[in-house]
Amino acid sequence: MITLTEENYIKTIYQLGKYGTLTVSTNSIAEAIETKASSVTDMVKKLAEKGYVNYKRYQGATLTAKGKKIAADVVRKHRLWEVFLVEKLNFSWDEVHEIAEQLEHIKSEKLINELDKLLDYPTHDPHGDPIPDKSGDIKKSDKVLLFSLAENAKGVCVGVKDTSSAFLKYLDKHKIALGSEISVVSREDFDDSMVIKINGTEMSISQTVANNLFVIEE
Amino acid sequence: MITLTEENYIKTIYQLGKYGTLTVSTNSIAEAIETKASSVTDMVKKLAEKGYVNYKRYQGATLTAKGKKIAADVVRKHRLWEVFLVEKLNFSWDEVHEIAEQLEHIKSEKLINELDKLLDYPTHDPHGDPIPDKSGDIKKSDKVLLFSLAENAKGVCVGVKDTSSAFLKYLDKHKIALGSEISVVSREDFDDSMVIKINGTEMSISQTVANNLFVIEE
DNA sequence: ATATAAATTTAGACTAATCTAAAAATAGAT
DNA sequence: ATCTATTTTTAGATTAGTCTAAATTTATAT
Repeated sequence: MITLTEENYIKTIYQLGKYGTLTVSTNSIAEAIETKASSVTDMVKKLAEKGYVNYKRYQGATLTAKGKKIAADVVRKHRLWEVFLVEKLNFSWDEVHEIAEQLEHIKSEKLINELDKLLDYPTHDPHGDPIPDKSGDIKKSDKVLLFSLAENAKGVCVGVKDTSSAFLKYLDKHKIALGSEISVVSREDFDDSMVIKINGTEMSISQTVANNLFVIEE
Repeated sequence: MITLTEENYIKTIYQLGKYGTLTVSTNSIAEAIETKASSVTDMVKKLAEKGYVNYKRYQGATLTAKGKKIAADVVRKHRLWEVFLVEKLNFSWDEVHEIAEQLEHIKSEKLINELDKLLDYPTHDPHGDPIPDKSGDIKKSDKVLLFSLAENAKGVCVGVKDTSSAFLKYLDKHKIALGSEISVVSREDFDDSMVIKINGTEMSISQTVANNLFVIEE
């Protein structure tokens, strides 16, 4: 059996190491988890014994295949729950993280598969981050800032960079939501604003807005 | 702060003591929680210090008002999640308990209120047990077995006694579900079967079925 | 190459929750 | 009322996860 604490360490190593590909220092884990480096050393040793990480003294840790699977599962659950909270329970994009931190540890394969189905198999969470599939694979995120799209390019809105409630209110007001299709009608060199088409209507948005909206280009 | 373990002890005392009204022995808590009596003594002492229970050595424990509130909250969450699992995620009535044991500890008032709304403010869980409201009050359950209803009486289906999958399949097949309105058309003294009307159609059910379906009479 | 700074690990102690085994209190039977 | 069985508590040990402070290793600057 794996404990909740162990799961959190494994998840942290996964995320700090770019989905488990890089070596992660004990200090950076300590910072992320808000604990002391000495505690991390102890835990990483234990995780190495259990076969979840590779570890050599003073050399940092990487995840084993077994560790990556655990981590991808936790991240998958976290992000699916975030989508659920936003789509079904009227949460805004900046309120969901804390609760998803709790929900990600609920153990039930059927639960998570049914949740996935209820949400219609989303590929990204409300912050635009990709959701690992059942086998832990990640559709490499090509999420980019709306600002980086060329004229006539199209994209689907997958998240926000600025999660302030002021910005979220602005988006609500203009009916820009997760999943909205946006196309760039024209760009204005003068002030870097752009005209976009969304839900069939055109509107002008400032550079600030365009630099805080993530889209996946199509 | 209250720990997950403390919450489980408080919940157990609440349930063994009929919603916190009776005194509960340390031994019975130990049996319910699957731990040793000595562990219970330690924990009950700690809960008494924190003001959640009243406790005198050798005299068992009762919940304080503060303890009852905590317990009612946990039970409320447990039962709402059970409804969610059955209504929204296609779980059957006998699969939900274990998962709800985990979900009941998720902390977020908004989450539980939104869940309540999503489910349209249910008053009973899939086993027919009442769901405490926001302030911890319980609508006293008048759930009775369908078999006990008189001719022409009406009731809403709120749960099952037999949770075997055979019985649940029978119910599914005949479109008898949580919330179905059932009226007793006639009773047959000969074999104790009864004719009921459900979803506008009449059908005959055996005594066995009638004795395993909980309804709330209207 | 050596000194110093920074990162990391070790050693030993602490807390929450548990256990076993022994002691103490209560309840039941005569 | 006294003995006995049962229940409950105490005492002391154990485990997971954490901490502080000291020791060790690695990295950096000259």
